[in-house]
Amino acid sequence: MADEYNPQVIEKCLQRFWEENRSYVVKANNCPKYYCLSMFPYPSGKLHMGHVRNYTIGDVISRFKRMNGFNVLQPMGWDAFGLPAENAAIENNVAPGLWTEKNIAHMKEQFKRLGYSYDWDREINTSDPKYFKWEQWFFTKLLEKGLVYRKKSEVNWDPVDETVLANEQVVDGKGWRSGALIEKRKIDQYFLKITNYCEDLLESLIELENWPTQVKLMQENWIGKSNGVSFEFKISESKDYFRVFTTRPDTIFGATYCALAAEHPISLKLAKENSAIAKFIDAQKNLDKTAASIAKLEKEGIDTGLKAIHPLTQELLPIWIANFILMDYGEGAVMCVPAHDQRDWEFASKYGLKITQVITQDSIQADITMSAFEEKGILINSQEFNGLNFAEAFDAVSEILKTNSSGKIEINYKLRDWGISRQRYWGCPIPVVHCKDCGIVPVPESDLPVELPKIENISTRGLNLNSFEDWKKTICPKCKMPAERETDTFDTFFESSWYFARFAGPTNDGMISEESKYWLPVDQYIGGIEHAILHLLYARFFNKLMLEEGLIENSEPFSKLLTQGMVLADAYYYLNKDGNPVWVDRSKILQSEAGLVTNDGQKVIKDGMSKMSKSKLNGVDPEELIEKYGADTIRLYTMFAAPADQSLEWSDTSIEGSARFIKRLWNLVIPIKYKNIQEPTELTKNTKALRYKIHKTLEKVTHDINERGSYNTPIAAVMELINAIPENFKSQDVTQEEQFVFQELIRYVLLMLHPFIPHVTLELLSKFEERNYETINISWPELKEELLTLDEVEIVIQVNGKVRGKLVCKAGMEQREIEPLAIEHENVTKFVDSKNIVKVIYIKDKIINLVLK
RNA sequence: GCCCAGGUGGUGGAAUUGGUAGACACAAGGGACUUAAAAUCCCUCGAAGGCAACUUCGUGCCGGUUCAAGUCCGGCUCUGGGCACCA
Repeated sequence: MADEYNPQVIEKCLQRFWEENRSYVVKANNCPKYYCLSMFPYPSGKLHMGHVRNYTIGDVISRFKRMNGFNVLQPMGWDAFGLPAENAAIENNVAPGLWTEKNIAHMKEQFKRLGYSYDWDREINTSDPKYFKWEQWFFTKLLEKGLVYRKKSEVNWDPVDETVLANEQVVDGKGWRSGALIEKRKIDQYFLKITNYCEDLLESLIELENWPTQVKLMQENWIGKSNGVSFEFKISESKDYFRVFTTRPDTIFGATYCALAAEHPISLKLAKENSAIAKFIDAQKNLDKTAASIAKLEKEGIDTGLKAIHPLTQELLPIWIANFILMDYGEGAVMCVPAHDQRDWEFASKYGLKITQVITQDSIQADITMSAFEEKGILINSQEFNGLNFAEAFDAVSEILKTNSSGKIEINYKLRDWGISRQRYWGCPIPVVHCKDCGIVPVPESDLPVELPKIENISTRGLNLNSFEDWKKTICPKCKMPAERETDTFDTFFESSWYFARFAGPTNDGMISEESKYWLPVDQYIGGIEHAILHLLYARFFNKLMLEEGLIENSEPFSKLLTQGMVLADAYYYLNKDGNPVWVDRSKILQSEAGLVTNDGQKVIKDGMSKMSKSKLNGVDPEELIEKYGADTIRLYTMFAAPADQSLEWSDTSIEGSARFIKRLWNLVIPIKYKNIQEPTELTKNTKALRYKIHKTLEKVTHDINERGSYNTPIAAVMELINAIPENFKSQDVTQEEQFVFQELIRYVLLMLHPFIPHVTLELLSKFEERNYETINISWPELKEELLTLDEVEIVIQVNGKVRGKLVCKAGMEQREIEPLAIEHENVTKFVDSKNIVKVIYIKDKIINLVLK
């Protein structure tokens, strides 16, 4: 009975061994380093499958690199500030800090039970003043450098709860808790000048050879560089003018109207005199300003009655105010060319504005009565510019605009400055003091960190620092007169923008220690694809700021990136009295005769696959799976079920297969003992073929992990290798030579699987070799190149591209040798008369294709 | 709406550079062992015809390039992620 597979016992045993030996605590040394980092989690309470997937990938890579002789740093910590802690505080009347601490303790326990090889000595908790002190310090540096400014910016204001809401907390324009109609308020907020770094962030994307192209593309499009011209439109019968920006000056003769943003100064001025315009602008105010909803908005506008003078034709163009023009991008005003811009076309069609075609192309028929023709082409209806192409027209038109309309060639970026202020309690306080006389004064280093006030009463109104009157009162660091603290906290992306550097060099004497220069940059970063833009862009930006400050030496933070796909699961909800969806935990759903219902009988509707999330309650609890199968099974399953970079649609059923595989492996290895048999000088055909397969598998597994970032295929390859073990090997009747190959196979299998299922493989190696854990050699097995060639190969015979037969012959044959054999093949002769062959294509040792007339 | 992915058997997936589609698993069905069940082991498993050898069709849809297309090109469609205060 002692030899039965019992994951609970062996996993606990090994985890204790690793902890007592401090196996994964690392220091800088002379070995080649490898810094493997998985995005740290928000401590929401317990791990979900998305975490398990993310962290198992990281652990597989870390263990693999360790086996290959690298000094591997794999740290872990907690992105501890955030909204859920405040929600929990309100719901359960518990301080956000305590709630977070409890979650961290529980999740850390779960991490250990999964057997992840972390250096816990470097653990980071972003809500710890020892951590955020340095980000406050760094902020004051940025303030001194002029990289921070204040600007009025809109927030969602809940008038009932008297609090600012995050976009996520606004559902259909109403507060999620109060149900009150949300107002837009403009308040002073801090911004970081990330736009100063547009070009830098864009250019260094090229350095990132080991980033997925899709992520680089997304970032490139997000930064959104475009070349264009900005110029003035004079308003007829007025001294006023406005500037527009366009990337298509070649279409200027097609401009038939202009459009202004609702917040454009001219719009606001007109609103004072014209009640219809005032009403229109007012109606835009409380609209949802997210990019997605603006894009989906029904295009609406109002004619101002003003006319703009076309700078080239002197024609008078109507000026409209339109809801799809953004004040933040370009000049907040545009020239509209409905024939060649779909958005302008739709607006013009709706309001009966003129549409003039000025671009044409030989190859594509443009029908501007159906939609805009957005391709570039040759100019028509454009006076002396007729016949020019895009590039020629761009230069010619902008040259004229330069002289007659204050035109400027401009580069525009879609990227906007990073708004870092949050009106929240559970965040890092912005280290600034407001003084009547001195204005905004940064808190000096000696007074840092600015800690959060201890919380006493939790109001259901939401939390923010503004209500802590005593805490707010302070002394101005400059003039020593009474002053007030800033009550905004940082966006939580602030903490996660530099933690990777802190892991590499934790210290109490500064932001990052010298040790970081050994570890940085991160060699492998792993995290969800949902972070492809924001987090990764902010971290890259921060890295550049830290580089300028002389804190680090590397220009990019993450050399290699793996964006793991999401773990999706079915989400379920029921409709409450008001017809709003209420999400239901999957574990609380029963199958009844009437379909799916909740515990208390509510009829449940299936929403389909979506991201596992707290809000939709569609997470799967890994802890239950650990109890049932052990950590190795879950690790194996999450790695085997889908390619790491693609989404994994969760299903409860197929994990059984992984459990069974490990059990089979156990039962295979336990009866045999390592006997240290010498390598025979000559092998028979069958054992030679098996040895070929062992080393071919090793080659594939190494390549897949190292080069391809593919973790499901190595597992399949090892399974195949195990399936190839001849039946007689497991009996007593085995030759010396067979024993040698068998013991090699077992060793290689266990070592190749070790990164994936570390507990059971180490236990089996220790039993197999009769050694204790300390003395087992777990170096990555040696690849013997000389075993990777075959004497015989199988060649596929095709006729007109269709498989008609196969030939086994010696490797390396030439076309003239193989061709007659192929034609004479029993099944091929039915299709081929040698006179009919017009062409033969031969790929050596692989395929021969006979092409017929 | 815009940007980025993905779509292959009943299911998850494999096919790495254009060269044998369905590896490896899950589920299902059949069998062995057992008094019985569980566990384990063995067999079958894209569709149609033959019921063997083999043939035809088949990788979301329509079209193209090629001796050869899941893979490349053009056009669609559906699903997922992101869209700046969820992290």
